[in-house]
Amino acid sequence: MKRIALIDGNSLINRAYYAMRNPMITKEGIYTHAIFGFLNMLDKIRNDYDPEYMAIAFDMKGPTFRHEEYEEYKAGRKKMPPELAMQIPLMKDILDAMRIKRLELEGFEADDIIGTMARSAESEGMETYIFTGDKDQLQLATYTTKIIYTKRGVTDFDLFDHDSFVDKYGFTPLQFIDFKGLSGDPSDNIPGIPGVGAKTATNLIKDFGSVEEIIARADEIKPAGLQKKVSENVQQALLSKRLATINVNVPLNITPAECVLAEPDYESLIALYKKLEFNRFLSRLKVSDEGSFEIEKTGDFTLVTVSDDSELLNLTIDGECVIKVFGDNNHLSDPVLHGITLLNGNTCYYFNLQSMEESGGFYKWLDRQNISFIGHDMKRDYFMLMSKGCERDFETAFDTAVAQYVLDSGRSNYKLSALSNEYFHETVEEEEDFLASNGQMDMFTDSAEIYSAYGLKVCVAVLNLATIQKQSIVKEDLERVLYDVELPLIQVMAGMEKEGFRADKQYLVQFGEVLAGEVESLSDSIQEMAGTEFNVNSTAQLGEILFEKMNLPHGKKTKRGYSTSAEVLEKIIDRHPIIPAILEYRTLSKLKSTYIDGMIPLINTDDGKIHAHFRQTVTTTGRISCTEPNLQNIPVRQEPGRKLRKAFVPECEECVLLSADYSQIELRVLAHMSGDASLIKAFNEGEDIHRATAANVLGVPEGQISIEERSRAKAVNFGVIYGMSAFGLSGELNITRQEADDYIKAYFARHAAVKTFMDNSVAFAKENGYVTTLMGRKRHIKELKATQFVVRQMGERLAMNTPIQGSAADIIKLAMIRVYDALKKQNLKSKLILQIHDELIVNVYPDELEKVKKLLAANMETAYKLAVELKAELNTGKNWYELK
DNA sequence: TGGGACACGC
DNA sequence: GACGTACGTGTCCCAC
Repeated sequence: MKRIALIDGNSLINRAYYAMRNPMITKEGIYTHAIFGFLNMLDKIRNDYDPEYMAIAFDMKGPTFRHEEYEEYKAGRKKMPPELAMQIPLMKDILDAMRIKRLELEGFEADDIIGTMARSAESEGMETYIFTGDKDQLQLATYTTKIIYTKRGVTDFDLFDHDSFVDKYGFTPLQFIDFKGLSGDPSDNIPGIPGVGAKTATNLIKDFGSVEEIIARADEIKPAGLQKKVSENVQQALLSKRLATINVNVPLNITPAECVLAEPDYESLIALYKKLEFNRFLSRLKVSDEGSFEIEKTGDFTLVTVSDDSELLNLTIDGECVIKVFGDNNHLSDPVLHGITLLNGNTCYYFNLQSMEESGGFYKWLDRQNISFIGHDMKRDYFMLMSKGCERDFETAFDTAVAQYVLDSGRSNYKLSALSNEYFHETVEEEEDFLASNGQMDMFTDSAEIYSAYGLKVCVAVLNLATIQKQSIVKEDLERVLYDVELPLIQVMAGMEKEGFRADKQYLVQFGEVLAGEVESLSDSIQEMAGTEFNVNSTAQLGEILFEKMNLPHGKKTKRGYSTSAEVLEKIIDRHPIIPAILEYRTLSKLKSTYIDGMIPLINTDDGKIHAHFRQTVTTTGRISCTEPNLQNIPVRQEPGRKLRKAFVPECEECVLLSADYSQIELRVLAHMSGDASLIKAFNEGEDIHRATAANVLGVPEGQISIEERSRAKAVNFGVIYGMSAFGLSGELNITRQEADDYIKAYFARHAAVKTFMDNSVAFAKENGYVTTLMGRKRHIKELKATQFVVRQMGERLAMNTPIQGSAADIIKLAMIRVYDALKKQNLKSKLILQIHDELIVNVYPDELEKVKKLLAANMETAYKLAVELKAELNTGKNWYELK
């Protein structure tokens, strides 16, 4: 029997929209989750029912014949949310590309079209399946027409044919319209008979059969009250029944036989999937031409387990290898490694490190192999191998986490499990979950078998992912930033993590004790001054005490109560001695909790160093971030906090720390990218850039610039980088908006090229949806497509700031790679240990100091050729505090 | 558990 | 005319 699937498009896409918990938005800002859910339903329908024919019906916008009869039809129905409405035209484009027949007709609803098609399919002897989330269509169920009614979500549904309908409701599908005639339907605003609900309606139908029969024999209706209700609402009942009746005689100019499924229009479909970022659907198209997303490797691998050092003697591996290292990646003590998978060609090796010699023969063997690596988040693997003594150059052929970051720096999850799901609809367990689910396995007997199978799975997923990502990288013009910056950087960051920063735990503990005393006595005196006991850490309690109980003037800022930020408190610092006490309490307790108590447990118990984690896939602009602990925000501006830096010391007694700061790198990047002549000139003549800016804007010689004028110019220079407005600047400088506005105008008059550059950045971003940096890094800015003014404004600032901040990030990353390579090539013991956005810190061995100074400055200053020179300022010291 | 408020860095 | 400086991490509180 031929089978046709008739689908209620509006109803199912609506269900899909609400079933997806989280919206999906493309880099361009298009909402796609309803389409995504709908396509999944469509897939499921095809898989489960395998129909030969298919048609999808849609409602049209205008009024239908039902509105002509009853103006109030569907009145009061909630408007479709715009995030859903915008997806419907795209959905229709996809159906057209799939060559699935799409049916819509002015004056009729999808119900009527489906009803008409169902009847005519039935008469042609087809087995008919109707897919809908609209109960009304249950009336169409017969012995050969079945209704798949979707309930919540996408997979939960009921199937009705004539008999199962009767079982459930106690009357026939056709009597469903009588049922609605009596009980009405609030969602369509069909009145029915007031006071008659589902129960009464069912009983009446069982007794009489139809609305007409009920009316004709109204005198037989049992409770007198009900009889009255029916008699008084005869016309309304008949109207309701007519409204609920699906019209099965719609003038369609298509027959079921014409709805035969055909090959899709692949070209259009690929274009649409790409636009909507439906990688998973793309990969399933399995077309062999340009858009070749066929999964290359699926099976046929030889698994080889190496469990003894002697087996390494005759083993050589050459070329690209997918790598997966199993271990705890623990930065708090020496890491323990369980095993390592290397997938090379068709052979998948599992090295069972637990059964191999502790002397580390494996690592020496690995150092000798001529391999480049492919993996997912390889910094983790490299860190573990380096910690175990590997000294080789870790050449990275591809990293699927980092590649995804380069493709879209805006996402928050780069896990292999997530990417595999998105790209292939294929589940790969995270290592964490894999370990948890194999928690009780005996590591020495059966671990190898379990690990090797899982390792292969991971490596195959990485390989498949890499195949697709490589094409996207080329198409999106991201080769430079990926292959010249991010991939070579991986081993540099792993090296910094492995090296770590030696910490003086004694010093921290003592400092902590001093702070604890001060914090406690401040807390006591604050509560004494307040005249009540309370938690000084609670901004809610503090606000109430300061601004209500003590009646101090509160700042304007109030969102959820009063703001108690330092900015607000400083304005009333002279009003009461409690205020300076609170400010000092905040400073000291911050130091204690975050930097002392938070830091001490992060000192590695085996080597006494802090091995922070550097993260390469976090920031949207291309900067590196740092956690556990964050060594990029150790206090420096205020003296008490700055003292913390005395706890950070070189690796050995004789060693020193060497730091190099890029001087004004962002302003130099701005000078270069904008080509602004006066900025370039100021930098090339070695002037104080803020003083020069002040002189230029005010039109007076530099010698006459006051401290105040210089500091204003400095604020403007930073403001320009951040895309700041007159309002922001006036707040920053405590001047009026008008003055700030005048200053900005004067600035742009003198730096017209900067103005043009900013305008161009915004225009480019609006046109293309992204901005780029010097190395071709992209940041997609969907904020520019937002409907809210505030968000769009934010988008404009992002468009102005990101090329500058991101290019500066590119440059220091290039410098890091060069410095790392130079140190390695010259066999120096000195190592890069920290990066703080525009600054590098190196642990230097005494006999290498002069060499390293030169090498560091030279490599940083020539990392990228700009229209202005890059300058690195060096400092040395016996601890971090002294690097100033 | 997660968001807000706050404070630290560039 | 809205609203109003980029990018992060960690700690604490408090509502859910």
